[in-house]
Amino acid sequence: MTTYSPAEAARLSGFSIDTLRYYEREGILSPVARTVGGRRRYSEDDLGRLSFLRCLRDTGMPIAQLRRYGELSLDESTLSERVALLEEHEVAVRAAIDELRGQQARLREKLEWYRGEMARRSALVARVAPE
Amino acid sequence: MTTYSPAEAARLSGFSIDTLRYYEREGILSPVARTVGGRRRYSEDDLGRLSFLRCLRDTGMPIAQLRRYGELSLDESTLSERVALLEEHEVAVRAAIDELRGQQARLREKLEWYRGEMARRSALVARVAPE
DNA sequence: GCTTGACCTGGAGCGCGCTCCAGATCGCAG
DNA sequence: CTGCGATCTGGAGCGCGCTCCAGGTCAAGC
Repeated sequence: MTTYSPAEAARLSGFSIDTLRYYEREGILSPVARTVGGRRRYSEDDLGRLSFLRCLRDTGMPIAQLRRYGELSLDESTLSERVALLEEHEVAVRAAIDELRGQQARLREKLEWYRGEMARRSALVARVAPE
Repeated sequence: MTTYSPAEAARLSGFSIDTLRYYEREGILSPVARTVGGRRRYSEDDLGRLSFLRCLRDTGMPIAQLRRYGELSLDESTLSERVALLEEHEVAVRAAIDELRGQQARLREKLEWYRGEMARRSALVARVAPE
């Protein structure tokens, strides 16, 4: 069963080593196995969890909710709570995407206006100083 | 020509009064007209600018770029720079939306898995303790 | 004229999510 | 056995984007 050093786990998950430690301290990631000397060895499962945490972070889930999810994950009997948490988050993500798309449309309109304005100005210059 | 008090401008723009002052100090919003007594009176134009600033902030443009846009807007001859800035931002917004949608798909898959898992477990319980 | 509440300024403080540091320890290569 | 780079811990620090505060001024209503 393969395991990974902190450096490898960081590279594979995209989190920094410091962030990995921070998540573990915060109870976001359950305690990682150690060598006799006390160094961390990340399991495949840890990597899987990290990958999903990345998904949650990238969709803007705040640390406090990540922690709650982490705590719930320690208890097998909390499936429905976890589902509720994720469903709620999915709603938030959908709202964020909608919001972003609306504002993107606005941004594009502004750009259109700017392009028109630039065209108008260069046309004016052409008339004042033809050729 | 209508003008607005700080409180009105805040309500209409969705920024707090403190944020409005902060933006002005930072050169993000050009200096707002004052009464003889020194109180701010926001013009329609100011409100329009604020509304667009809201669009930029809501799409994640950092303060430093907002400031740059604000500074460029003081000079009539910087249309093309402003367009370049906004175009670059539009690319970033598109990337953010794409990223978000990808992760949203991932989140939905996980939810599907959880739902299946819950169904499996309740089926198991039903078999162990029928009726 | 007085009260009262909105507004003024400069500057300190805050919440989030890391990030960095010092000083010690581990463990592999040679 | 030695050297040295990776890792350990607890705790301080940081960058961003505001947010709050003290102490004072302004202006509309009575």
